[in-house]
Amino acid sequence: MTSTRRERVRAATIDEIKEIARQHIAEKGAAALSLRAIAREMGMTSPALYRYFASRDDLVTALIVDAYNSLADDLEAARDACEVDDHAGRLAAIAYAYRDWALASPQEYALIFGVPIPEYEAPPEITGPIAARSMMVFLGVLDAAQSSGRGDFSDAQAAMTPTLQAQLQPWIDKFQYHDKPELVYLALSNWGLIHGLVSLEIFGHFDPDTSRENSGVLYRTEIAMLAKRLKLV
Amino acid sequence: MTSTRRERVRAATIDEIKEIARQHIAEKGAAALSLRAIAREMGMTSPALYRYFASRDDLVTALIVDAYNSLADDLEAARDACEVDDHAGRLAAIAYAYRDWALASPQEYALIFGVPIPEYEAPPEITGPIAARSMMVFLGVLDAAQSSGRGDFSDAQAAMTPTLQAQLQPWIDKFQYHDKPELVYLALSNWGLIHGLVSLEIFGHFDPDTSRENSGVLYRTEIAMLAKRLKLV
DNA sequence: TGTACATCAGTGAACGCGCGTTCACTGATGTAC
DNA sequence: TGTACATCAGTGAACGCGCGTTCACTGATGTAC
Repeated sequence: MTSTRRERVRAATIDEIKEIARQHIAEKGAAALSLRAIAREMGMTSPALYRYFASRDDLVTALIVDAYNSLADDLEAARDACEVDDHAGRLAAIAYAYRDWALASPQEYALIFGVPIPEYEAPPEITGPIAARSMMVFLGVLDAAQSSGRGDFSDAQAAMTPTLQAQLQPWIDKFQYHDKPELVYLALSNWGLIHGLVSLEIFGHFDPDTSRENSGVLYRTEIAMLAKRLKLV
Repeated sequence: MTSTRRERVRAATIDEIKEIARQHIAEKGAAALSLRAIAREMGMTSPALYRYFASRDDLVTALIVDAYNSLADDLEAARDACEVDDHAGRLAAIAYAYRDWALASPQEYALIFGVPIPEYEAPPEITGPIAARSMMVFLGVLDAAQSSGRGDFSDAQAAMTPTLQAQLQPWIDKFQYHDKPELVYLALSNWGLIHGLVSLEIFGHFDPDTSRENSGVLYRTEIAMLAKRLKLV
């Protein structure tokens, strides 16, 4: 590493800024993120932060990128902890990892998948490719199952009407899945289910009255159902 | 109606406040909702609003209640537009109505189902019973199908382990579904799927690159799959 | 029907707060000869 | 090794802004006799 001392100190400061920003987001949500508050907690004055980020939006963008990557890292790690040919196990592992990540940092989850922050638009040329990483993990597991001759994808294939194909075309193009578009469809619909269950849970809609401890049995049941439908088990 | 003129004018003013608040939420999101901005647009001064709402949070609570009720109204209307014994049709109708409502007012959808607003906590004794209305619509359709002997609920019944039952107990108690808990499970998991697909769509995650027009074919396909799995068709 | 009074809607000024960002600057850290 | 200079991190004051909420008040609308 050809990093000077100054560069290392600088990198550490950037990390500290982002770390404190993450804490604030976890406590109050991304909309309330304030440069002045971060500086205060770091024992600095707020103009000093402009040495590290050109604006508040730049900081938010960096945090979004980190969040996407952190999620994708977790998904990949969970996948790789399962045997390569245990397709059902891998599917379950990444689904659980997805939920675990969201439960551990609900506000960061909201940052990337929730309401866009008012007055802030994430630059798509940055978030686009990074968001694709997580998608690729889901797609990859389905692909591996199909390639190895496991699973039953006939329902999905039957559902692939031309209009559906047309809607999914951007994804199909993006991932180069022209010869197996049904996997794109499956990955998106499964993601929809997973995202919905996780969102409802972390935002408290699965607790009708009090904030009862939710152990995720419903979630695990649904993931099992999902594997069963694809006849992966 | 025993309402005086003054009461009617007052009610109209309250409606106007809420209407403008809804517009502002639609434009900038709920977190940016400001009493001063509302007053400005109404040609009033901001202290005047305190004649109608005791605080900003009170206004937000009223808007949340309205949003829940508006959604439930739409769901019920969509359901009632289908024949009573057309269970698959009713299920599809309420699912489409759910998506339509969210597409028409994504920020209001976010208001009730998205990240909680920082520093604001909706009083559960108010939102609880109202949120249940929409849930009841879903549950009711499943119940009607089962009662009439249509559909196949064996998968759901098989999935009802004691631990799952334990997790769902608050809902089962709330809706008095002790003798058919599998319907509660189905309603929640279906809601999860619907909510997930709708959330991803309205927050732009189903458009990988540009903001391509999304016609909802994927959504309709999934709803059809759902009815097929329950053998309602 | 007319007057006296109570109720209510809305005003204008103010309190105290926090925010993002710019700017001229100080002082420390690193670099070139 | 020592000096002269350039680079960089951080400061403190300021600009201009918006916010929720309180308070004493004016003036209009409604009510009781």
